[in-house]
Amino acid sequence: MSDLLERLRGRGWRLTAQRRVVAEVLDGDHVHYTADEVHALATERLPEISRATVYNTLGELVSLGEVLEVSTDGRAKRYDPNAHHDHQHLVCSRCGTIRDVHVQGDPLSALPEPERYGFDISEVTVTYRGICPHCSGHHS
Amino acid sequence: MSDLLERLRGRGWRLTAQRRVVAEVLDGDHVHYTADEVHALATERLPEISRATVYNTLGELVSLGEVLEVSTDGRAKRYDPNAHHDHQHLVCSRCGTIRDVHVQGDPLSALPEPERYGFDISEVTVTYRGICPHCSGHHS
DNA sequence: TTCTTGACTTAGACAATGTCCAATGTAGGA
DNA sequence: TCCTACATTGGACATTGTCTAAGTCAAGAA
Repeated sequence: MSDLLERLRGRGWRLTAQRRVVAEVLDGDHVHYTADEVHALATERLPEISRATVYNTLGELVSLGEVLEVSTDGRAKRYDPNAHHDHQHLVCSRCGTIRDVHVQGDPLSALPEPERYGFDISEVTVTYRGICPHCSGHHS
Repeated sequence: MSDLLERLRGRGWRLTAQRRVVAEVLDGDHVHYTADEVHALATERLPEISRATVYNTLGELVSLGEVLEVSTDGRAKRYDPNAHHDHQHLVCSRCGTIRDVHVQGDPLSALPEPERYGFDISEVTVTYRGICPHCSGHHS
């Protein structure tokens, strides 16, 4: 994903300091941050960046297919930079962290034709929920 | 689900007019309402019911396992009264409506042991997304 | 290099959804 | 019927996200 900025410029993106910083934050650790977390990390590098710009930039990256938007609970959406590899998610019900996982087979094939009700299906997401080893090691 | 109120009373629920109305709204149509929609429908039958009570009651029904909480997008959560039959969801990306669907096989078996990272997995949700026949019939 | 311009950013108001609390009301047992 | 622990209420507050008007700047043109 290191050539992300090049790809974006090729698509007519105007390259600003703000966009570069947001892209770098996502490109760094391979974690699933919320918009607010991205904003906090971006602020460390570019103190005057605004919330609105972070939201705008994340939205653009999602539209361009460079980043996935994940909403596992009813809380803040998280942004997944691993958009170019097909994968699903494993979520800890206690601490909320997310891991990418890879399933066998195509989940779409598990839905029989009569169960599709005439929908034109374009996407399937599978989310596994449980307690992560770190949380289960703790009491309470 | 008509004996829902009986089951709840058996579990020590104090039966109030407000709780009865919320349960009846969910019990009626087999749709997936948001909390606000439940509140609107409950208000038709019991005008003085408050938002807080609707939220409380929905939360209790979820804790008791009588209703499922579904958050497909980053918007309002929806409440699914069909908690006693295993099923998955088919969501229209345009209008947001949800249909219950039944898949073949157990989605959990598609996740190999090494991909579980020591999690104690308790739940799998599969969500199919696409355009429903009604929306695809419309322009724009 | 400098100029120009339309795209980008900003701050803050606003919107949608959900949570919390102190005061008041009431279901159900004694 | 009376008590009281539990439930409800209204409204303040919190979180997350969206919108807009005004100012700023990247990148191509000259």
